[in-house]
Amino acid sequence: MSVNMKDVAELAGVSLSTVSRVINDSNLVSNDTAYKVKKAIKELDYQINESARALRTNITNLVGIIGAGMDNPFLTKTLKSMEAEAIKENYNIIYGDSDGELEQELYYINMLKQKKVDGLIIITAKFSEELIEMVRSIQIPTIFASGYIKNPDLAAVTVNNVKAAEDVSDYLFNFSDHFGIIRGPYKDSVASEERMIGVSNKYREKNVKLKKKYISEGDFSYESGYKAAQKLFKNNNDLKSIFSFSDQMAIGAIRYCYDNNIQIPEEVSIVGFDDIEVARFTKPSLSTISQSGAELGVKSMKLLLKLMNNESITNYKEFVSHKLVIRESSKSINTIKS
Amino acid sequence: MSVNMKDVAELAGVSLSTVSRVINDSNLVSNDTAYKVKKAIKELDYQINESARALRTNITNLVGIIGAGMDNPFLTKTLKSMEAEAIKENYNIIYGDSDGELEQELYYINMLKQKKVDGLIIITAKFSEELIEMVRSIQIPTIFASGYIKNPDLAAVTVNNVKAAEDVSDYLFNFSDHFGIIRGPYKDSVASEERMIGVSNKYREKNVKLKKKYISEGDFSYESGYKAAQKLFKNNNDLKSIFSFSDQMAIGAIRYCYDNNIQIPEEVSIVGFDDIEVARFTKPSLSTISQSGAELGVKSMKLLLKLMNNESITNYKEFVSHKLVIRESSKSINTIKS
DNA sequence: AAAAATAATGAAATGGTTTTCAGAAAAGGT
DNA sequence: ACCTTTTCTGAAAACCATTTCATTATTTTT
Repeated sequence: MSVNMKDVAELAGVSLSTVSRVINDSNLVSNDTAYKVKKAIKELDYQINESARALRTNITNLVGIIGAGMDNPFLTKTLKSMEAEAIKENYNIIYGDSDGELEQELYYINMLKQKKVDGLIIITAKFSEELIEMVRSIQIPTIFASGYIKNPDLAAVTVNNVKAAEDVSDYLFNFSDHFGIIRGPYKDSVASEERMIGVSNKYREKNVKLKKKYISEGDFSYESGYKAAQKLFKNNNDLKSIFSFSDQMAIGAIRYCYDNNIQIPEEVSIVGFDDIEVARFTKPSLSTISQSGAELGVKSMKLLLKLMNNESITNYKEFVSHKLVIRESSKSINTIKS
Repeated sequence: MSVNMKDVAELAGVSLSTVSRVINDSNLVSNDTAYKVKKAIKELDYQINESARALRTNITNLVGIIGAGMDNPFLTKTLKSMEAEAIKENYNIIYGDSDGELEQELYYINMLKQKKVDGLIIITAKFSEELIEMVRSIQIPTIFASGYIKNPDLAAVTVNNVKAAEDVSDYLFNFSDHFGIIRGPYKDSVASEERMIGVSNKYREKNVKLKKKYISEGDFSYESGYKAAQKLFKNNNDLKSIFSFSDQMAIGAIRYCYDNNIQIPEEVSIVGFDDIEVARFTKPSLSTISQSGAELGVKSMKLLLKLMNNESITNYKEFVSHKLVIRESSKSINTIKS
């Protein structure tokens, strides 16, 4: 049907092998023949058949990404920069949306294995034995992004959740002797777990008891943040500040305050987590932990490419930088001291 | 290396062909043998080699999506639902982010052609002769999503921009005899062009001259909306309402108003376009044209699957439904009439 | 000028499926 | 019992590139 290497070979008057060599930049072909072949390729508009090549070489130039919800505004940047980084090295991306469901993750892993992807990035914050076992069994270079995983032989890129939560806690203790927390799911969310550890650390350091009523659970969505705020205010009448484990939940919470005439930051300060794009434009704009989704993407993909090229890797765990950005949703420290 | 069909055939004591038939659900194999083969497959944990299959059949079960910026919050829903729809029919997705750049688009099209994708969706609002010619030449079923394209033989799924803009205009004329417009790029943005047509239609209908100073250009980003609003207020001191061609720009504009003490909706009403998720949670929440990104994704992918299966297609142009959603950023009509 | 080393090329095997064609076995019809 | 279908199975070709090995042509060394 379409033109293949044989056609090129015939037109150029050389053998198949020679054409292949030219295409793969082998240096054992003379300039003259290389020129002839290239001319023939152009003339026929020949394009290599990647399926055939993949069959022979077992290399597809495909990287699989299994993501926990492409509609998560933080992850979109991550995904985008992963793709950009991959394409630089001539890899295409196959994306599968797991919605954070283990079953979906396993399904996609299996599928991508059949598709013979050269590498795999799994974006998830939930780890189960089953998932880890599966990853081990497929024998494909794999990176876990966005969630920290303990096993030392598994590569992971993630934000330092404990430290970031400590930073926020430190900041919020400036305003009051305790603060409310809108955390992520209790179930399987390592990110939430770790952020809670950071919070606990600081409560302990300050010698304040971290009471259950300070904590409300959400699922990282706008909606759940609204509800969590509602619960928090119902259970506490002396709340001066809130730490929300995602910007989306923080924006939901802000909206709750607005609907209930609670002034931000005069009455309550709110700090989020992620620094999604809209955080600068909400009213009030949102104080938050800025973790670069782009950095997460770039670092993950770079690490994966190393892994795929069998480069020696000194560090299987990488952290993405973060910093606390103060905007209008929380009092600045200056304001307080004065 | 890995176990292949031959191994299965040997273990099951049948021929290669038979194994292949079992795998492909051919009905010309007896129950007994089918059972033996399936048992062998399970025992060896055999997985088909998709590269080999693709080479032979020219079918990859891969759909390419070339998108104009995965970090656009409206498109993330689209992408997500495209993926969901594809996976139902066992297609995986290769995603390439073109950022709306023609050069990138051409690059990806070529790449995906080599990867032998079975179908292609191009998400773009800019059409050039070059792009169209390229799409024609590759001979792969292709859908244009999110931008309307005139050529009757090219399939496209898009929101009815003209009608939607008319709806918004109708609504805004309730408040005042003219309104400001934050439009998208002048260059190559068919969506912007069409929305302007809708606006013009209504201005004409109302016998109002659509003056240049009512119009300000943005690039659909938050930032550009902020600046466009600034320009609009500088050039007009009697502005009662604004129609922004994207929610992101609208949110930027709202932020500008807030920074400059302009009350919304008391002094100015603002209506956006897209209904991105955060629109319900901003303060004030955003009136907007709700076009379902999910619907766009589902319809595009369904149409593509039809095209790929050579099903007869009666309609090469499909519209995604839209509706005007009134929230806090604009006066309700009741408020006005009273 | 002969021997040795190097460079350039081609033939053929290989990767793992699907599919056509032909043949064997079983079922059906008289 | 014999012939005709029908059902099932296997051998072999095809898909298209890469790569090993062998061979020829060219250059270098002595």
